[in-house]
Amino acid sequence: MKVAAVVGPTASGKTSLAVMLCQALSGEVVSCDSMQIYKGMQIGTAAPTEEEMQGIPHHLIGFVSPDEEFSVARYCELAKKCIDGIIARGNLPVITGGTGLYFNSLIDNIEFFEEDNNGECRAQLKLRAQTEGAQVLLDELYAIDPETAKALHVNNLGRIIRALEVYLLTGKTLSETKRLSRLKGSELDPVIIGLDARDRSFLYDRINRRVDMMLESGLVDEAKRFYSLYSGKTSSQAIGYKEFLPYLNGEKSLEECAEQLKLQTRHYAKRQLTWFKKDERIRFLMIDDYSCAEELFEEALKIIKEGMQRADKHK
RNA sequence: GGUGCCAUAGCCAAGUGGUAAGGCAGAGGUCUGCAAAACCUCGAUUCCCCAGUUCAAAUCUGGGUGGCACCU
Repeated sequence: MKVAAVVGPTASGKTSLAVMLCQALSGEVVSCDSMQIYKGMQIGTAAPTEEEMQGIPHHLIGFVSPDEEFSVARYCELAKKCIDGIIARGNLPVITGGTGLYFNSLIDNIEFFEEDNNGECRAQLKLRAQTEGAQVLLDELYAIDPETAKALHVNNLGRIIRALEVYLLTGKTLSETKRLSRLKGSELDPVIIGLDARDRSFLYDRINRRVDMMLESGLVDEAKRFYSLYSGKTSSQAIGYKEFLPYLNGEKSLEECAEQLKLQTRHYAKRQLTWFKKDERIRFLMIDDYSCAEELFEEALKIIKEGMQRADKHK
């Protein structure tokens, strides 16, 4: 199945490029963003507005309540359904977003096996970590799954616990589970456009400016509303909300919090780039090489058309 | 013009005779059920400059330069 994709760091211009591509190729956007899925977080997550969507159908945006738990597994399940639907409609799915884990899991068709996980196992492991220390758990993991243990640092407690949990819950080690999860292979044949900047500060400037715009659009009110309704859930990890807590509690000025938000967003963009850069299937376009959005779009369109033809020949 | 204080990485900063802590920023990286999360790695051949004392100087002495404060 032929699909197009636009990935890259936050504020690189994925949204507008994806919409233009959809207009040219009769496409529909399948969002690949772990935070834009939530309702009521439009400003902070920079979810596309009606106006930005330009009438192009967008899927998997703003449909989950922020107090609901969510996961990669669920994302993949939903995204695959969306893609099937779009193809059935004769349109081109354009997977767009910056959540690397979700993206790769979808594109590579990672299989997530049933787990009757009620959280009890994890809670116990957490308790043990507190009383016995992370090193004990890591040593334990070495005994059952050295491959995974070797790659983990003691400080990365969350992952140590998860690896142990997988084994306790399923009887299979995490490394074995990973192998099994790739057995199916992917039926998706993607042409992936990656957005990056030749000059990192070019991207960072865009981020800083976008945060200022978010503030003008009422981000603080959105954050206030968010915290009056939800707490401690997956959604509260989103950048753009927790940074205003010190301000809402009267501990810091709005300016200081805004600076912090910019900084966190820059760090996030860097992590996103680290994730995408290693994927050799991605065709990167440097946004600072183009003088306008149309120019960038033309180049991306060319690459996708070429990629589509190549995909045809394979069949 | 005089007196005092200060000068260490892009920024903040410890060190006051024994061979340059730490934090922030920045860069690079890891990633399979919370991922906008979590985690890892990396910056001074040298402490404003010059001379001196000493086995040894960012540390002591003298001079210079720059900044700050006060006085005139």
